[in-house]
Amino acid sequence: MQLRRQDVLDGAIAILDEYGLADLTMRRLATLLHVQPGALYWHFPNKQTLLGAMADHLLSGADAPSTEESWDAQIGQIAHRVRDALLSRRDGAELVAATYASRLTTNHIRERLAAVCIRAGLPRRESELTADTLLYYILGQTVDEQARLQMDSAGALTENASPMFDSPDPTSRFDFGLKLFLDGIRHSTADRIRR
Amino acid sequence: MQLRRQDVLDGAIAILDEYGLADLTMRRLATLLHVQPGALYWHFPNKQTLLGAMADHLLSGADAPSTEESWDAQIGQIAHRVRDALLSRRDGAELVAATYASRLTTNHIRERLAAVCIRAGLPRRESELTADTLLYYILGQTVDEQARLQMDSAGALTENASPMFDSPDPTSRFDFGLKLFLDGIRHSTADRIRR
DNA sequence: AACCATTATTGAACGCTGTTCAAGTTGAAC
DNA sequence: GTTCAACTTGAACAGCGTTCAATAATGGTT
Repeated sequence: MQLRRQDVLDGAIAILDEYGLADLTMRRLATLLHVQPGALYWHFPNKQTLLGAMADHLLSGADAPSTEESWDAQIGQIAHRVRDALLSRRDGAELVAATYASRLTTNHIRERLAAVCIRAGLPRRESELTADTLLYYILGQTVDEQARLQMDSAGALTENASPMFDSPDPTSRFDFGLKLFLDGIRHSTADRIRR
Repeated sequence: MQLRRQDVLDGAIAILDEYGLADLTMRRLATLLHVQPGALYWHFPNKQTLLGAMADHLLSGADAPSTEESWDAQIGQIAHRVRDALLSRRDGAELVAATYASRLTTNHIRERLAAVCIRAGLPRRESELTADTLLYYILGQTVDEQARLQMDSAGALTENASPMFDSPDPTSRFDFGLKLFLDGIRHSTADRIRR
């Protein structure tokens, strides 16, 4: 029975879920698929490309049109969709951060966010810069959140046993930065914006 | 002649400058220092720790008190200092991003930024969240900028030969996001802020 | 059913990597 | 000049991504 490209992708994601990004190895993946490591290189030219495909898969759907009315609610919805996508799998944020290093510029999500800004009345350039700014924030924040999450679940209750002391829950943290940006957009461009 | 910890650090930074982070290898470093690889492990318990020390060195100085008057100018100055530090060496931003994964929380720069916010009138919690948000942005933006920079200097003039077409210069890009953020602070917390 | 070209997998290697550790060397204090 | 800690060596371990000639499976044509 032959291996299809999709099988490789599915296997890789299964390993990501179970062992994490650091232990996602071409050899381990080959073992899971009952195949020699070299076989994988017929379906993907290298590991980097496979990781890229995984990242794309993870984010697929996050770039759908928003169902909200106002531009700020639209941005908020998309931002949360991206965050949810990143958090939906173990090391998801790290995976995307590692593979989208400079590929962020040619991205459906970026375009979607920029489109919202344009429809709100911002010029094209500023819309793109705004989308980039927001994406940097989302990625950084979510990588951090997920790292902390997994550190806690590994170390369980670390010495000082402060489960909810140093800050509000992660979603509130995320919303705080998100609001900061939305307010920034609203007022940075106050006179030019629609509604 | 024996190796001192500082020699290892200096050598590592020299290799970073000349070969980049991907080619910073314990063996290469040992060769540079005329030493066997194992010798390095007396001075640093592992590579991760060495990278951490390099990141600290890179950012040392960026957390000095600001010389500006207003809180927004202070934040702007510190933000630019951090960015300049990250850009001061090849792969500097990537290095810091890789090692500060979750160490961002216990960071002098974060504290300095938060202190500025507190002095401006924000409550402690919000000040810390604000500092985090800003740092996520700075890191993401700068990693991207440096990656692009080095891709261009490698590929030189890539096919479409668009040297300054897709966006303004990097510093303006950075300032755009920074302004967005500052405007956000100004208005998100309009009534509570000082001056 | 026999053939063939394409598609896919194997098996084995290459050249790397970070890290460990017993055994040896060095250098300064007494 | 001996002693003892500080440091280095040499050699290995276990793993990594990737390559490639040889081999096998597959699906379509005669």
